[in-house]
Amino acid sequence: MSKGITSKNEDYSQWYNDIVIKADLAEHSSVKGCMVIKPYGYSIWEKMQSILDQKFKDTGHSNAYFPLFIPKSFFSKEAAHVEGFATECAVVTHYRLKNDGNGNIVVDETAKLEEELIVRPTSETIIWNTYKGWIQSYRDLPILVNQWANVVRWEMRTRLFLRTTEFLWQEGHTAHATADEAIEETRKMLDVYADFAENWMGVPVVKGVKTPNERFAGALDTYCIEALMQDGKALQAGTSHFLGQNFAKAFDVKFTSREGKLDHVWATSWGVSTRLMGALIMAHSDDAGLVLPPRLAPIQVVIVPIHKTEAELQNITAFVDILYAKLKRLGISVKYDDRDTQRPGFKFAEYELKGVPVRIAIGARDMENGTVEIARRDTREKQTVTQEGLEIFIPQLLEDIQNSIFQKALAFREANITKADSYDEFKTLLDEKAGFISAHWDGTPETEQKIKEETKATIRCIPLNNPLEDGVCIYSGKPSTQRVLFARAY
RNA sequence: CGGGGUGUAGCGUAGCCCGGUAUCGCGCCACAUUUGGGAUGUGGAGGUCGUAGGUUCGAAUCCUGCCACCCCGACCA
Repeated sequence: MSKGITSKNEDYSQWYNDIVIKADLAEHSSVKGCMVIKPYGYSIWEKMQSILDQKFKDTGHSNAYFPLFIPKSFFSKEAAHVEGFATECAVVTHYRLKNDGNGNIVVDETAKLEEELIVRPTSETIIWNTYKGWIQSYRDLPILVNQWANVVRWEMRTRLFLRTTEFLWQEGHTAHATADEAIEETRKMLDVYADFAENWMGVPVVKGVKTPNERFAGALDTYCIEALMQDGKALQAGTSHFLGQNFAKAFDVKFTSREGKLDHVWATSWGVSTRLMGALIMAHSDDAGLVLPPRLAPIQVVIVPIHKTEAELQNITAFVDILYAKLKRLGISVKYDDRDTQRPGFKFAEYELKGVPVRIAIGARDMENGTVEIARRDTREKQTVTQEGLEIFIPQLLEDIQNSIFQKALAFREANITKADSYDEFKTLLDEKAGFISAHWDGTPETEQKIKEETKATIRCIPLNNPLEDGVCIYSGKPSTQRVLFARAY
């Protein structure tokens, strides 16, 4: 048990907050609902960004940047879209402040904007307004653009990383000549997200499609990756939308096809946000703090010297310098913590709290024996190994940790997908086991809504490649052809 | 927007009912001893008690207003 971290079993929600704060990832800012992402937390986000960014580029996308502000009129052009976001928009109405004569700074009412500006909650509208000028011919297509940006959604209730008023994300916005091509893009980016979640974050995800109720405002189809947290609640970790011609029609974006026919452009958009940080934290961490997968850890290996005398430290440091260089050369991020202001025990606890995957401790005893002590964060196991061959042992260990973190999460997820064949069973499972519940649903929004109202569980997705299976809806008893995944969600 | 909290040193808190100028712990600074799992001792620094009024000889404490943030719910990525 770590100092100051609430136990996961005692209060999961508090445990989560404690980890975010104590691991120095982020803190509440003086602006309601907004957080300060601290350097350590931001360095994890930067790793996520750089990996995702490379994947986007590898799949043919380029980055661009569009304005933070969206004229209100643009925003209103797509009916379902405005409906979906209207209640959570920050609006800029003035552009100047003044001194009121009593020493107070007030809004200068004479500086009222002709047209209010919306602080983007997402950029479809400003981007499609822009694309209108970029697209005339099929030769201009496809457009494959991504932007890294901040967005604002004025949520009622916020939680560090999981739901903040302002958050960081990337949003891809693509334009295509055909529906098939757009759908292919939508699915391709979903695969990119799933690959990233599983192979970098070590978080197993279910790929699926949303029901109409849960669909993005303005989309024809919303694909998603759904992850399961340790408390049995689901977390939507990324979405990829097939927008059809909705935005092209709203912004009058047409192109002339090879056949000389004029048609609206087909669109997709896809995004992941700093919410992934929340998923990462909740998926692996324990009561001792954060557990990071090696592939996203800003510090993969920390080396802690243990010494009594200055001579001992020098001896250790001489060895560490060589080891450090060897590991660096392998592309491993290493930190040698030779601060003499903190004792070893303090450092051990601190790096565990911060989720550093591998810790190497070296003392005078080790130097005599030609060994080091290696502790892995995920299992908290310690072993003594020879100094010789560490440059082979450490990379293997990091790989092993990466895999075992994923396998552990996967085993947990598999153990927490449960079939329910009656509504009673469904409700009992929700309260006693949680996790994903695989159940038959009659396909109607009404049934989905009722279940949501009565149990707070939503249909997280209809998994892709879902096996067809005749059954009856757990709620209405009507016939159903496949099971869908329900869960209570973040 | 409903419900519940909290605002006192960098952080966490006691004091408030019953008014008399603020308690303790962590952290911080100095020195010494320490260093294989969050060190110990001694000394020291640090406070407009969220804010604006009111009552009073006197307010962290009583009264009124305001502000902010957190947690739970509805909403949502």
